[in-house]
Amino acid sequence: MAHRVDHEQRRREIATAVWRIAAERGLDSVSMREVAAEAGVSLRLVQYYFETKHNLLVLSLRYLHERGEQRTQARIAAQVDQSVRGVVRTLLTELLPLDAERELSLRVHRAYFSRTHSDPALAKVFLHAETPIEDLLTSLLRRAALPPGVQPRQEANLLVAGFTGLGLDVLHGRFTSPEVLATLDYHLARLFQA
Amino acid sequence: MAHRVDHEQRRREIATAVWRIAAERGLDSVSMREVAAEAGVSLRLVQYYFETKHNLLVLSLRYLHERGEQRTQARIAAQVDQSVRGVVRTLLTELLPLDAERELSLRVHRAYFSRTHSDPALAKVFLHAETPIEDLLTSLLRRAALPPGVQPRQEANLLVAGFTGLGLDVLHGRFTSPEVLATLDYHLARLFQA
DNA sequence: GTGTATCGGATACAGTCGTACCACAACAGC
DNA sequence: GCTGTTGTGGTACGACTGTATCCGATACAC
Repeated sequence: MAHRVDHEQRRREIATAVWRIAAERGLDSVSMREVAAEAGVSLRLVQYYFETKHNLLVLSLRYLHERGEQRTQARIAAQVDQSVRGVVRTLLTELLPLDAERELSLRVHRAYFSRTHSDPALAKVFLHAETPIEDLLTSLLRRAALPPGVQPRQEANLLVAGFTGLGLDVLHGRFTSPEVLATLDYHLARLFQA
Repeated sequence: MAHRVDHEQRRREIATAVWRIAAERGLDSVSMREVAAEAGVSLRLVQYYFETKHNLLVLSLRYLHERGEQRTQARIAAQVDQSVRGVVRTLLTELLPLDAERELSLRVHRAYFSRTHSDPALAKVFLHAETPIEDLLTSLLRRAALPPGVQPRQEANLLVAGFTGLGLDVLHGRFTSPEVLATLDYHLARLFQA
């Protein structure tokens, strides 16, 4: 036992336990003891690597965020269709629970969502005051040949907010994935029509 | 003391205390004791009128929901512009924190949001499995003369999800109300163009 | 070999939570 | 007048929380 451990690695493992609990039972069920049990370590260890619960929550969210961004970039880089429309579609489908990983991510974000607004530190990680995704989408749309009168910024704002919400609706069972994908393709067709 | 009291009335008063706490400090701060203090009554009274905390949360949310629906209907009935476009605009602005009441409502909904998914009883009040707003909007849009190719159902789905999210974004400071209203009017113009 | 920083287990502590319980005041019907 | 129901207060209980503390055990530096 007990010598030289990669702290970063250890923290990431424990963070995944936080994700699982948050995704399945909500953030209220994320107690230090529950996390320890889920991660298969002692309570003391969770304290040891994260000092405080607040830190545990903030870091766990940050790790999730990082992984999401890497995943998005990887998916865009890997796809065959590198047209603006193709990239935009991938960007927006990243907001939907189309596989286990994205579903987990979405569930965890949903669990964190409310707490975000009473905890400034979480807010900083969760929703930046800036709008990077909207900005990226806007600049992508500017690059394409869109119908006259279409304003990329306004389209991007609605698309990002809308498909974020629709992703959560899928989680909730209000819509199915195919339905939301149909909505997505409808709006892409409307936007990119000759 | 202790005459015949209108239980319903009493419950609604206490529920507003729940709203205030939830809106300002989040649902985690809504404890029986805090609610009692905020409502200016004893802990025992909160127990007396709601039996259990779960009941308190569910009923408080239900009251808020009712008030929102009444407000929406009243606003639509009262407005001068009874065109489809006018009604649609009012319907969507109801999702934005444009005055104190709608802001309170939105803040409370935000506070409840996460809990909704670990508590089926709350989910039932919060987000019906059905999509009544989307349905209403869809039938409104069908009634209007829209450009060829426009599908009312798909437009409604994105608009409702989108402006729900944008309303929360305003709360969070990611957008301002005028910005979101500009986005709304842009999309209305796009939809209702001759 | 030994000292020591690092790692980890068990447990204690003070606080808060939802709920249950007990007592009593004020009215109702008789 | 009395009796039972309704409304209200105070308080106690057991469970859980985050955090702090005490104390072993390891493995490398010297």
